[in-house]
Amino acid sequence: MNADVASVGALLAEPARAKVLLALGDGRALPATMLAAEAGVSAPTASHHLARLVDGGLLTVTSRGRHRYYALAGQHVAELLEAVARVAPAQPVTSLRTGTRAHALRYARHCYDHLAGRLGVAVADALVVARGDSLELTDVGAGRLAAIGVGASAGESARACLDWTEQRHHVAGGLGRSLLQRLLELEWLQRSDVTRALRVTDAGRTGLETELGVTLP
Amino acid sequence: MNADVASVGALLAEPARAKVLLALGDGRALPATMLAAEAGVSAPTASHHLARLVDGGLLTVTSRGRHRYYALAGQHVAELLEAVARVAPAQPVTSLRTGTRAHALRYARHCYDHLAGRLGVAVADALVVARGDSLELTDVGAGRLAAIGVGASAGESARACLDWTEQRHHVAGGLGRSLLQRLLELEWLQRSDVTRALRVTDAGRTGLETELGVTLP
DNA sequence: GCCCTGCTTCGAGGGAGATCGAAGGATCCG
DNA sequence: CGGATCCTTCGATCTCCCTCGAAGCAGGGC
Repeated sequence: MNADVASVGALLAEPARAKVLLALGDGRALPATMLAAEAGVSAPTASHHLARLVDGGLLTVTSRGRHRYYALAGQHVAELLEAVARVAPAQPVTSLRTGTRAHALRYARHCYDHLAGRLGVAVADALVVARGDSLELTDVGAGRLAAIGVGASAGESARACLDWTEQRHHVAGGLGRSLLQRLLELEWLQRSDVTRALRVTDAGRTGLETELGVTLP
Repeated sequence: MNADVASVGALLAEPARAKVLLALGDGRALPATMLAAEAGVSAPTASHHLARLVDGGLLTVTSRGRHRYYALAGQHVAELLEAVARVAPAQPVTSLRTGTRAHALRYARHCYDHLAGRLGVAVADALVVARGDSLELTDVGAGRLAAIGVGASAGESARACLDWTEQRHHVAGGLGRSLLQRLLELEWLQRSDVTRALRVTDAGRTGLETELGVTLP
C-alpha cells in the first residue's frame, strides 16, 4: 500500500509530468509532440515521461497513424488531480485563466496547420462528407470554398484528422492547410500569441455563417 | 498551478513520507519518534520529512511538553490520500489488514509504558479524577488497585497523557507503568508481536469489569 | 519509391534530495 | 540540580533519475 502511494506520488512529482496531466485534465487526448511542447521538454524526455505515466496506469495511449494519442486513464485519475489541486496552494487567478483558456481551446484551435475544435468540426460538416477513412469535398462545399477564394474541386478527397475533444473528424491535409491560411488572411480568425486557441472575429462570425454555410457552435 | 501539483506529488513520492501520511490517515496525532518507527527511518530523517510535510501544508504540529504531535492538516488531505489509494494498484488484503489493525489500535494499545486507547480512557475513568494538569487517584480507585496487587495511596497524583485518538486523558507516569505491568502479569492483556495493540483476554474482560470497575468500551 | 514527420531507444552527464552519525536545545522526572 | 528523553540542526555521502543529442523505426504524403 505505502509503496503504491509513493509510486503514484513520484509520477506526480515531476513538473513535466504534472504539466502533461494537467493538459489532459479535461479528458482530451493529445499526441506526444504536443504534450512535449506543453511540458516544455524535448521529445525524448517527453516520451520517457509518457511511458512512465502509462506504465503507472495514469495514462492510456492509442496509436492512430503515425500519431500516438495520450489521455487520462479514467475518471479516477481526473479526481486525483482535483484532490491534489485542492491541497496545493490555491491560485484562483491562474486556475481561472487556465479554465477560460481550456474553454477557448475546445472551441477553436489550430492543430499543426489546420482548424480543429468545435469550429473545425462545424466547418467539416459544411464542406465534406465521410468517405471511408478520408473525407470527400461535396459540390456545395466546393462552391462555398470557391466563394472565399480557395480553389478545390468537388469530389476531391481530404485527409481526416480525428478531434479527440469532440470525437469527430475535421479537415486536415492540404485542403485543411489552405482553408486555415485563407481564414486567417481574411481575418475571420485570429491567432493567439501564447496558445493554439483561435479567436473568431465579428467579420468571421458573419462570413462563416453566410458564405461558408457553417452553423457556429 | 503545475508547480504546485508537482510539489505536492514530491511530498507523496518518498516512501517514508507516504508511510507517515498513511499512519495518520485516520486522523490520529502521533509524536515524531513513533512516526519514525512507523516509517522505518532514523529520528533525524523523520524529523526532516515531517518538517517538509508541515512546510507543504499537509501536516500540522502541536507541541505538548517534550513531545511534538503531528496530524493531517485537514479533511482535504485525507481525501487526497484516498484519491491516491484509489489510483494505486488495489491490494484489498493489505488494506483490510491495516483497517482491522487500526481498529485494534484505537481500542487498546500501549503508549510507551502505559495503557492508552479507549481502554486506557475507560480505566482512567474508573480510577482517577482530573486535578489541574494531572490526575488524582480516588479512594475507590486506590482500593481497586490494591485488590489486584498494585500499591498506591488515595490522593496520589499521576501524570496525565493526552490520548489523541479519543481526545481524553489517561494515566501515565509511574502509576500508569505499574498498572500496565500488573495487567500483563495477570494476563488480562496480551501484547501483540508486531504492533502496539493490546488484546483483552477473557479473564481480563471479567477482571477489568468486576475488580477494577471498568466499563469496557 | 523517396523523403519527411512523429515517436522511441540508447548512452552519458549532471543535479536534487534522502540518509545517517554526531552534537545541541528543550522539557520532564525524581 | 542531574540524568534521561524527545526532537532538531548540521555536514558528508551516495543514489536515483531527469535531461538532451544522436540514431533508429514506422507510417504517410506526394
